Amino acid sequence: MSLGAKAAKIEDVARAAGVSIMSVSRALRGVDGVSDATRSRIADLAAEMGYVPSRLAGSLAQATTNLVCISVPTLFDAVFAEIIGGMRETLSHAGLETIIETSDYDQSREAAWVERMITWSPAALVLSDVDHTRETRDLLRSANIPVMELWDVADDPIDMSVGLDHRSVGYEMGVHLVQLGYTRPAYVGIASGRDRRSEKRMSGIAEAFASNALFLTPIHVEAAPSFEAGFEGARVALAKDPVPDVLCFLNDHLAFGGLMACEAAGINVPQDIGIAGFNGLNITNVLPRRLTTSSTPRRLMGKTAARMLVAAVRGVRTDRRVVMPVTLDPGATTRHRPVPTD
Amino acid sequence: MSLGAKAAKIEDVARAAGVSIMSVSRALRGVDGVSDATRSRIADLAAEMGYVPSRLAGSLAQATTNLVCISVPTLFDAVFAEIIGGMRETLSHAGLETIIETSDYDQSREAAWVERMITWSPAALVLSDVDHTRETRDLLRSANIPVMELWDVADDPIDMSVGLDHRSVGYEMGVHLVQLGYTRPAYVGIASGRDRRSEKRMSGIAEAFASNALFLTPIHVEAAPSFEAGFEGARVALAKDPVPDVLCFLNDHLAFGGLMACEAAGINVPQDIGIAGFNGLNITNVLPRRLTTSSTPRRLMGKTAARMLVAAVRGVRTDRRVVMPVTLDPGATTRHRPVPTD
DNA sequence: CTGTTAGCGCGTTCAC
DNA sequence: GTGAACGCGCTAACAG
Repeated sequence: MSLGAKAAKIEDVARAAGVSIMSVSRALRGVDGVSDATRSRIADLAAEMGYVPSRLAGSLAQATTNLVCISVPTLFDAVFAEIIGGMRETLSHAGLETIIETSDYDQSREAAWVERMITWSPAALVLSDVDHTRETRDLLRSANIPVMELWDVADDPIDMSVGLDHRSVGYEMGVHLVQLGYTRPAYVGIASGRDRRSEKRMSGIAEAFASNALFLTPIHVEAAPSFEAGFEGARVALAKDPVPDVLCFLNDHLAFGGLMACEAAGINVPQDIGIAGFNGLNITNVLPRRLTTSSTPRRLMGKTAARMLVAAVRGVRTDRRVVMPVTLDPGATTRHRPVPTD
Repeated sequence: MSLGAKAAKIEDVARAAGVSIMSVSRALRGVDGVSDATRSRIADLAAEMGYVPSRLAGSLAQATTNLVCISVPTLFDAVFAEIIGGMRETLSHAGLETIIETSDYDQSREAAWVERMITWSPAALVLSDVDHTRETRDLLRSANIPVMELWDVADDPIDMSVGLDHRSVGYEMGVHLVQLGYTRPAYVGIASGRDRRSEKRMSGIAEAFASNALFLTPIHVEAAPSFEAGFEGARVALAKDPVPDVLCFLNDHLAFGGLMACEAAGINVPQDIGIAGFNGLNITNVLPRRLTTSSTPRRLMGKTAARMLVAAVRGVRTDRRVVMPVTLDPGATTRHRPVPTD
């Protein structure tokens, strides 16, 4: 305990207790094979000596860790924070520790991270993307540890995948907007390539409109996904000729920024223009009018993924692909359009 | 590489290269003592064999890891995500890996986490709070590893501390509001005890008003810090008699919720009531009128802390306490009050 | 229920 | 520039 003293090791505790090292090991880990009397005596002594077991040594001897490494694109997005929150409960309950990384939507960063994590012999790996470099896929497949791909559903998962069918989500929103009578839709996202899922949703929306011979105008802002990006994207959209009659945003945060841009420009929503978001984030709960959006089950997704991971870590294989349901939430930022009379 | 084959170890690479284990170790770590020729030959061979070094073994042998364990109250708050973002750059540049935990403002959870992390022999530990159990403090002090306390500045840091003087920040805002002529202030926070820093700011504001014989009405919502909490808190405040003339919120998110509540209630800001937030979050950039708030240097705080940590890990001790500056940002949600004429 | 032996995969320390 | 022995702190497998 004192500064000069070396940290106590299992051997010191054993000597102090007058037992073998193995008895201490068993006693402290709660493994069978120690009488209750000696177990509690050892526990007291260990606490008194300030003994801190070394997981490095323990894990090396057991050739496994309880580490689950999770990579998400960003933490500046309640979405991934909520997914992680959903996973954590289940994981920590199962005695698994989590390591979080943000890849910032950068494939090569994720690849480098995987290479580093692998050296820790993790119990499992979680990736929040489905597009990986060939090397990453090979590395993970050969590493032979459970791998979960989140948020999107991979066609051919490395191992397991739990997520949304982003294209379908977009398509359903598109169909809904077509039914409302919108004819000049625009999609506001961020600079191309950064968020592949956003692009899948956009293509889904585009397809729905294309079926009706209508064209979706893509607007990509050079910025991180944020309120400001939505604000800026809406400004660009409103400057188009002809002005779009409905704006679909990458997510609710951008949609909110768009709402503010419309307000600033003196344009009424939904009278003059429709606004649609994605996710059903809690900011929508305090807005003057409910946002039209698609609600995603973030916590449940995390929980589902975590359960599958825990099972996999214990050697039980479950599903390979799970597609989570998404609910279309028609709000008050879109409405039926009068039939154009031209 | 194939599924049945055992993973290659350093010994296998050594045999394949016709050199000793030590040459492989030196070659792969970039340590002196290997000719360039053999080094590159070994590197190629290792890559070819899919050799993945074991950090467990490596760290055990070296008795240190490159792990920096970080505990934050929550990730559902851009504040901590930004602080972490600021730290990460510097840390990863120095070859340090980060492990993130969310304590959910729970001291006992943090304490349990510290006990678990300590077993990994981390290079450093970061806590985003200054109130810890006695056991935690003792454990950390005796563990003899760099410890950083963030966001708040501890009077007597366990080791190092970088943060804000929350009480002063509140006091300055209070003085500003007093000068504007507000006389019936209220503070909207979350259920008592969950966020100590919020309470420090509140007491600072209260002190400023008290100096002018004015009383700050505390309003605590039973909820997580969120847009909704601010909305609800504002509703409660507006129902008071007399109605407050200025609402100070725990942070900008709650303040935004409050703005929405005022709008929903048909109350004009700042004509009928003033609104003040805290942090200077980016949502304020898209609002129709600039929010009166105190801007905090989150990224810089993270960077500063990370630099001190890197130095400490390398054995260089710097400052023990660093108080970061906060800027009062008078916005358009507060304004000069006419002098009461009674 | 308890102890003994033999590693886990690598890095340090010295020798050559 | 290179290599052999030993140890890091702990646990699995077996013996008693």
